[in-house]
Amino acid sequence: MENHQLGTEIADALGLLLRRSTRARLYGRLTDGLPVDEFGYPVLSALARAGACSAAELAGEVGLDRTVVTRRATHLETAGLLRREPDPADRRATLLLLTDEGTAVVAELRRRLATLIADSLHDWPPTEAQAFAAGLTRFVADGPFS
Amino acid sequence: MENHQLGTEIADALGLLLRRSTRARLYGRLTDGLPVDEFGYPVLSALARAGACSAAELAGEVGLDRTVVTRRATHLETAGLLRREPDPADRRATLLLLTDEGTAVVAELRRRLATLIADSLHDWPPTEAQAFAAGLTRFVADGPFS
DNA sequence: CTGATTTGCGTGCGCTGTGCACGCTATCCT
DNA sequence: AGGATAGCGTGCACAGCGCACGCAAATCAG
Repeated sequence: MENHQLGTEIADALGLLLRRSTRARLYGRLTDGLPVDEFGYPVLSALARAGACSAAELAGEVGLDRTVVTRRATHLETAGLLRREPDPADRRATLLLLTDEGTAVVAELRRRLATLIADSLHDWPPTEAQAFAAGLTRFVADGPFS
Repeated sequence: MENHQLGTEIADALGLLLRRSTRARLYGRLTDGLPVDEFGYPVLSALARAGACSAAELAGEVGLDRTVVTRRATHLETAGLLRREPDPADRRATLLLLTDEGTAVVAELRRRLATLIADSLHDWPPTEAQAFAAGLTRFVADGPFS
């Protein structure tokens, strides 16, 4: 079973990726100088992907507790990156949506990350890089991450 | 600049990998039924790679504070997975080393992870899987993770 | 139509992991 | 020898996290 050996190789690489410090360092670099920290980033990014929605929906998206998203949203609201708005269809619900500045910050964050990654792929043969990107996407999609 | 688009694609995949919940869930599955939790696992695994060494060295390896490793090591020591031993060469230093059970647990953990990954690669064309493993290793090595 | 139940949201509270500062012991340098 | 340095472990404060509670609005039962 040579796949098992591949599993070991991938496991080593994943070990580094999953470190807290790795995530903290990466997010720290990305958010440097921007009015958002490593904790607000995932919420902001998820909101950009999902569009206007409730904190509970965002919680499922980010993989955190509902109340945590609420607190982070409040923080981001104070920073002026998102705003709350009563749901016109359901007056007990509160919609979270990006402000213009929030949209700009998300765009900048995504640009920085994409650039960072593209730079590290700079010396790769184009076909190899493309294959890796596709492979990673596939691996994450149906990998051991339910 | 098409690399930039690749960067965006990879960024999306990384976003999921870097989630706290992803790591917690994966480590939870791996350590299920074993006398080690998601916090002890990195320390145990690093100790297996590095061999007998001090907590400070392990801290650099894992990317945590020295005192945190000390506490986790104490926890693992209570569980019987590692033991402390005064460094014969330097009597103020304390060596951390795996017990037999600790070695067995690490082996089981690595086996589980490798199996998990290998399973998710089951349907992949062999060459594609191999290319992905190599790509991931390379990407992690000289990627944006200093 | 009215009262009870459910749903969604925000906040108070306790828990836990983390890092810093401190004290102690052993080693190294002068 | 004696002061400076290095290595460990622990007390402490801080912050993120999830649970439980209370309130407002909507839905359901009768």
